Order: sequence, then structure tokens, then C-alpha cells
Amino acid sequence: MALDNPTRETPVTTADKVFDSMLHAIVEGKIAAGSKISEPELAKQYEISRSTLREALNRLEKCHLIERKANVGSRVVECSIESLLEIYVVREALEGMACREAALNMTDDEIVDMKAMLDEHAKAQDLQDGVAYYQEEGDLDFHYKVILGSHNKQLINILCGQLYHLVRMYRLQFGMHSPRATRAFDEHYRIIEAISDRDGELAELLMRRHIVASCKNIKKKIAMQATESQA
Amino acid sequence: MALDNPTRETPVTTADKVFDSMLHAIVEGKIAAGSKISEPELAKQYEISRSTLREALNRLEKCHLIERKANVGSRVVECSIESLLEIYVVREALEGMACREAALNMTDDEIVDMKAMLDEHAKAQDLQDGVAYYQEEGDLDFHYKVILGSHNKQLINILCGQLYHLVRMYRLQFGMHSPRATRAFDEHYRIIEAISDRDGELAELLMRRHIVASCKNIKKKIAMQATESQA
DNA sequence: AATGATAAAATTGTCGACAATACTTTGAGC
DNA sequence: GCTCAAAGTATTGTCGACAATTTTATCATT
Repeated sequence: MALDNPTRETPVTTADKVFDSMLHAIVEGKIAAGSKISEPELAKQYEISRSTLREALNRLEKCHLIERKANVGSRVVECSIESLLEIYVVREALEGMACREAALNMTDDEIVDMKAMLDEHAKAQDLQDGVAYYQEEGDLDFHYKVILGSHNKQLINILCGQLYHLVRMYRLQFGMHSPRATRAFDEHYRIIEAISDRDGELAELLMRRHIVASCKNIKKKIAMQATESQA
Repeated sequence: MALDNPTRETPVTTADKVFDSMLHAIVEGKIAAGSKISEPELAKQYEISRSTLREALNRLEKCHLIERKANVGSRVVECSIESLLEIYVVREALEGMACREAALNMTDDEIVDMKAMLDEHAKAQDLQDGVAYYQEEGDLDFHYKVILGSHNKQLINILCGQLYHLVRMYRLQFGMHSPRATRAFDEHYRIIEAISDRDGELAELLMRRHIVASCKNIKKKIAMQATESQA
């Protein structure tokens, strides 16, 4: 599927498969955030040796999905609001820059491809029930393509390889299906226009605003949840 | 020393020590860039088992200092100019943002501390022979403190934990002691001022220009080297 | 009862050996 | 002489066992 990590091909080694499996489990919350990871237990569960499991754990650590302490063990990261805001700051900086670079480096073909994708999303959105789809897959697809369009391996690696799993984790666990669908779509459209005009400065500006808006939206939601739970 | 990774304490496990040792060896070029890493050979050299070595290799991979392919093995990264420019793009984005956040989040004490450091550097620079010192340690110290001042764990982790080893590697292997010492110092000073004024927008702008200037300087140098080798 | 030291259990770190995969060398066929 | 196939060699991936460390449980002391 389109959301898979473009950094790696197909999983070949068993550690790869276990990594993929655990990745989904953590992102979806089947392995609870903040919970301790018992190597003997998980190794038995996946029917592999501890060496192989530890290899998988190392990769999860690279995605910032687990944290390890020497001689103590691994824990799944906590999903705190502070940490989410920190991630948004990093995204604002990196995706903004990726967008600028995309305006400079994307091929004409890639831009055409992207416009086609947005048209698809527009259609799906017309059939109202597509909103949920757009929220999840569509939005991520858009951001992925911009990042890949930067043609900057470092950017791609950090954003697609590491950070996006965390972003997805927060989306799923905090249940973020915000009412920003149509608005976000407009923003996406304008970003593409800027890229199409090869206007890097504007593209960066728009992407940064797009992300800040999304972040503010989350803050608002969280504030609402807080007042609700008070009542 | 000040340049050590603020992310981790002291190395406790043997894998930690081997990681540190290999980190320095790679950064300094004692293990050549682009060279293949033989697990049996290195394990024998460090007098450890392959498991422990592989643990160290995993951490080096986290710093983007080596790359692994399944069933093939590890290589030290190549030091290409393209890759260096890519890193500068990431730095511009992330350190710019870190600087903005530092302006918002640094404590007054931290700012005082930083000004004191700059004064130290100014003195060292007066004693002309301190220039070389300033280039290496001083410059990195400055950038480190700004990054830490952001109080953003994600930023700190990516920049100090991963990217800076690469930056150091390029500095040493490309032999970058540029004639930007006094100029870079002025720029550092103005950045501190912006942070001190709590002007996040200006602080980000200045840091980005500072990094872009440094990048241009490198490009110029490389162009010069190219014409020299032609003659 | 609470605190602190000590012993037991469990977990992580490290090791050496085997299995699976990739690379090299050899030789056969054209 | 060159190309391709096959066997052999070397390297990486995986496994189970042991050592070192941490955590838990036990018990004596105040």
C-alpha cells in the first residue's frame, strides 16, 4: 500500500517481518504505548530467538517507537501531548524545507502525477463517505509525495523512515479525524500550485502554515476534550 | 568534552564502548569512508563477539554513519558533495527552527551562559592562534547550545544524536578550516542577541542565513579545488 | 510497621556454533 | 577466447546457552 515506507523494499529477513509486525502493533496500539517490552515473552510469542527480536527492536528504536536503557530494557514510547507538539515543530521545519526543495527538484512528471492524485481525492471527497479515507491515507499520501519530491535522501529518510510512523501512531491513538478535510484539501491544492510554479519560497511558507494549522486544530481538540471531561 | 553526545551518559556496556571507538574511527577517517565492514574481522580486532559488534553497528546506522543491506553487509557512508549539500539543507531547516524555539524556551541562565561562552571565544580569537580552536570546538559548541536551548527532545535527538557526527565527519575529511572565523563569530553574536530579545522569527532567519553562508563557503572551496586540480 | 540489607529470581548483555544467503572460483560448452 | 553454470568459500542471519546486571522477595533490625 502507498503508506509503506519507501525507504525499504520488501522485508526479506525474519527480523524485517517481525519489525513490520511490531511496527503495526505499536502504531495501532495493540502493544500499548508506554508499556514495557519483555524480550523473552515477545520472542516466544513470535516464535523467534532473542537475537532476532533484538534486531527488530533496534529498528523500532530507529523510528523512535521504543526507547532502550542499558541493562534495563525497552519501553514503547509514551504518547504525551508535549511530545506530539514537539513532533509538529520538527515537521513544520522539515516538511516546509522539503516542500521548498520539491518546488526546485520535482520533475514535471512527478508534478503531473501529484495533480492527478489530488483530482482523485477531490472525487472521493465528493462522495462524502470518502472523507474518512482522505483523512488518513490521502493526507499522508500527499505529504509523502512532497517529501519524496524533494529528492533529498536525508530529508526522505528522517521524515518517511522515522518520523511518519510516530505521526501515524498519534493519529490512531488520539483518534484524529478532524473536520479539516475540505480546508486541508484547499491547502494541498495551493501547495501544489506553488510547486508547479517552481516558487520554493511560497511552497515552504504554505506548507509550514498548513502544518501549523493542523497543529492548532489538535491543540483546540485537546482543549475541548479537557473541558468535556471536566463537565 | 563538550562535543560528546548530550543524549547519552557514559558508556556502560561493551557495545557502547565499541560504538564510541568506531564512531571516532569513522569520523576521523581511520575507517575509510565508503569501505566495507567485515564483521568477522572487526570482531576479532576489538576482541568481541559478532553479536556485540552488530549491536554497535546498529547504533552507527542510527547516526547514518554506516548503511546496511540485508544478507550483504555494512559499508561506511560515502562522503560525497551531493550528500553534504543535502545535510546542509536539513541543518538549515532544523537548526533554524531550533533557534526559533530557543528564543522562546531558553532560560535566562542558559542565555547568560551562552553569552559568557561567546566572550571566551572572543578572547581566544584575539590570541590569533585560537582561530583553529574556534573553528572546530567553538563553533560546534555554539550550535550545540542553541539546539539544547530549544528544549525540544525530537530536535535535540535528530541534530545532536544523529546528524552532528556526520557533520564532524565531513569537516575532518574535507579539511574545512575556512577563513570565516571572524565573520561566523559576528553572526553567532547577532543570533544570541535575537535569542536574548526573545525574537524567535529573527533568530530563525539569522541562523538559516548563517548556515546558508557556511554552505556557500564550502561550495566555493570545492569549486576552487576543482579548478586547482585542473591546472 | 517501616526501613535497610541480603538472597533469590528474572531480565538483559555477550558468546560461540549452525543455517541461509551472497560472492568467488573453476570448468564446461559454444 | 568468452559466456554461463556449478561447486566451493566466505559472510551474514539466526539460534540456544552462559555471564552480568537489575529487579523482586525475604528477613532481620529499629
